[in-house]
Amino acid sequence: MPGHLIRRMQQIAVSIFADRITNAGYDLTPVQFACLNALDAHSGIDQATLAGLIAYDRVTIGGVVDRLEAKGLVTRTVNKEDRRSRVLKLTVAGSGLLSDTRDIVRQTQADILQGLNEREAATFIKLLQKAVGAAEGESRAPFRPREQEGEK
Amino acid sequence: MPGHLIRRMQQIAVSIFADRITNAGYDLTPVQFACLNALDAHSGIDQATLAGLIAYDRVTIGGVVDRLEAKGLVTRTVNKEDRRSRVLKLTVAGSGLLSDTRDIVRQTQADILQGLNEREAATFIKLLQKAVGAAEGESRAPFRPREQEGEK
DNA sequence: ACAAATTAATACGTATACTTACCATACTCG
DNA sequence: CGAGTATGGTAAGTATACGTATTAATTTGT
Repeated sequence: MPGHLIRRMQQIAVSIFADRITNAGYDLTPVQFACLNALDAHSGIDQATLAGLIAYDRVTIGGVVDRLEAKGLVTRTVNKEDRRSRVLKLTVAGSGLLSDTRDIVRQTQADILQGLNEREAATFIKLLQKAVGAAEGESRAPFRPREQEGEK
Repeated sequence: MPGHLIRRMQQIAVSIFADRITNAGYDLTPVQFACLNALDAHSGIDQATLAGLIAYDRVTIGGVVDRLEAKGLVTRTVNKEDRRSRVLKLTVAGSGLLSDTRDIVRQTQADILQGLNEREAATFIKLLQKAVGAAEGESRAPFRPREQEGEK
């Protein structure tokens, strides 16, 4: 059952991530890391854009940003051009934590596929990309690259 | 980033499952289906065994069983041989719902991999199994087959 | 220009998914 | 047989992850 295996794989990936991060003395979840990473690359975006970039639900990201803000990793200020939206920026602490944990997360990615050799891992990732790309539209929270109007 | 892709895949799988089940007029989550399915094959097991069979945390399954019981799909009675544990059994309604939804779920599995042809899907599933099997030990809630003492 | 539609956030609710802690019961071994 | 340990279940807490609904602000269409 692919569905079951995918869930297991995700479960294992999250578990490995938590282990490695905790053992290194940090406190960060996968989504939180993804947010910091996206904000590093796209400073000043709002929550909806952030959610689209990492393919999450807007409501979920609202909660994640709450926690990042509470931890002092991110600032959230009202956008003067569009007062509905909030401008998100990494703080110095957020930026520092990101660069401190980047290598750990990179290693995590390898550990997830520890059972596959290089060729297999490459094949697996290629098929994963293909499958995700094809079923993109079925997701409730599709990936939305920037600078593009949402079709559909 | 494999971790990110795996999360997306899982997200898409859950979304497709919810769509298909809702459109068919049912109300069931993936975990709930997995529980019904496992109880159909192993009637009378307790919650910890059920959790081990589908590789979930004991606490999580406790909550899932709460909801299944509330919906009248499962009965939970104290085991007379071991009063710590609860014997789980499908009700007629639970058994009926399971057989009503089995085909839908089967179709769901195919839809998840709609972007892959048959050969690719087979390869993907094989690699997925291999990767999951190898990283099994890293999971917080490892798969525990029945009739076997848990090593580690 | 002004009502209608859209959009960003948030509030509230449900369901995972896990941690730690605790209680009750069962097991084990000296 | 009784202390120590292990196990099943639950409680409380945190963090996703989503749906629906509401509010505030902007954009659109006529």
